[in-house]
Amino acid sequence: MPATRTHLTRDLKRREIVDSAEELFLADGYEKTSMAAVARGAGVASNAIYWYFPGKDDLLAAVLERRLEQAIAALPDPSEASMEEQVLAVLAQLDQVARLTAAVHERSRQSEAVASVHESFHGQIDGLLRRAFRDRGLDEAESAIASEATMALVEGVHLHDQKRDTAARDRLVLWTIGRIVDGSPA
Amino acid sequence: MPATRTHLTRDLKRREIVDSAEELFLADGYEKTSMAAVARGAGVASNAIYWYFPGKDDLLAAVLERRLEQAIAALPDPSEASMEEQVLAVLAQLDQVARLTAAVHERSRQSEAVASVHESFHGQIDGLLRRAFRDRGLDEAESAIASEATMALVEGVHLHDQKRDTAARDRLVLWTIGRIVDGSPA
DNA sequence: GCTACTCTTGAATAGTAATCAAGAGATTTC
DNA sequence: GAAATCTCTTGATTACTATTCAAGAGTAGC
Repeated sequence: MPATRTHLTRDLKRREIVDSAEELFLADGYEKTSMAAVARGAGVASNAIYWYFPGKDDLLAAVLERRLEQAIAALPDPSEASMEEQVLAVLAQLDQVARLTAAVHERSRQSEAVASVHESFHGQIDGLLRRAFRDRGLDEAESAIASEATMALVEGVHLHDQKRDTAARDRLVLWTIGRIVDGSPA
Repeated sequence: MPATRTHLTRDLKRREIVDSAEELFLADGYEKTSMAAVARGAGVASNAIYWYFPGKDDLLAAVLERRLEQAIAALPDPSEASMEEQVLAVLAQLDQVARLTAAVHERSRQSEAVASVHESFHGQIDGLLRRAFRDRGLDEAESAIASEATMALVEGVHLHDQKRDTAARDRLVLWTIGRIVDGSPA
């Protein structure tokens, strides 16, 4: 095979595997999803996955990485949107992967790949939030703390996604950052 | 065996198994700990555990339940301690089981026993926090939201316990609830 | 001593992620 | 055009897991 076409088909197959993994991880959870099921969904043999990904954790990392790119792209322009709009956009993106919150943190301990994507996610959102808090009058140090607190709040909220609706989730987060910004309800 | 002595030795053995499980879960994590290792630590055969506990999740639930009792008992008297002291006490207790935060939420989805203990934990801390926020001037509705937000914040903070020291953790949470209470740094 | 009950155990089952050796398929190279 | 090479696939296998099962100790009441 010539290099170009190889890479094309390789990327295509890779994408199909990630598609299958994403669908199953979100529907059934990370632990409950077997590599065999992912392979079945992608139309390949169970062990064929290991030619594309070193292991299951790396497959999770690939799913997260793609989601992260899409999420960042879907966020509103920071210079035009209000902090509330930005935070709501982040929440909306995270809602879709809420199911994986616990698994991501559990696997980050073992897998460098998962930890790396997760850290990258934190870094990008942290930058966004810090600027937003600074625009709202907090100083540099306060903004750093406020951003960290907001991230923890959002992740904590997503740990319990069973019954809670997204509207209640939004209200809770907005109320809290409203308090952080000026001590009065938003 | 007479009923009394049976129950005595049964409880003793049960406790030894929970001891072993607690030690290993906290040291190596829930997923990485095998039932065989727990059994070895307790000095029984691998399968003997199943006479005392229906499964691994129930073992986790038992560990959590005991920890919860100890934690509640170790908290200061709500009528004497300040809200800050109470929150710090809760944080100190949770620090010891931070390693299990992700696992608890992941397993709560599958195991009724784990979900039940976790819910009980939330209920008790929620009551505590609500009263504390009310004492600080928030009304009933605000206190409910503030309590929920604080719980999410605390759990979110514990998801990332790798490098962070407890002092930084304490500062972050105290700063945030200070903001929630009156909009100025605590 | 018999019986019933509580508990233990070794062996077995079904499932998992991951590995390995053997081999297709297509393409470049000679 | 044949051979060699690289990319990919696959069936069988390994080592590990939680859990189950059938059979058997140990002890206490009768």
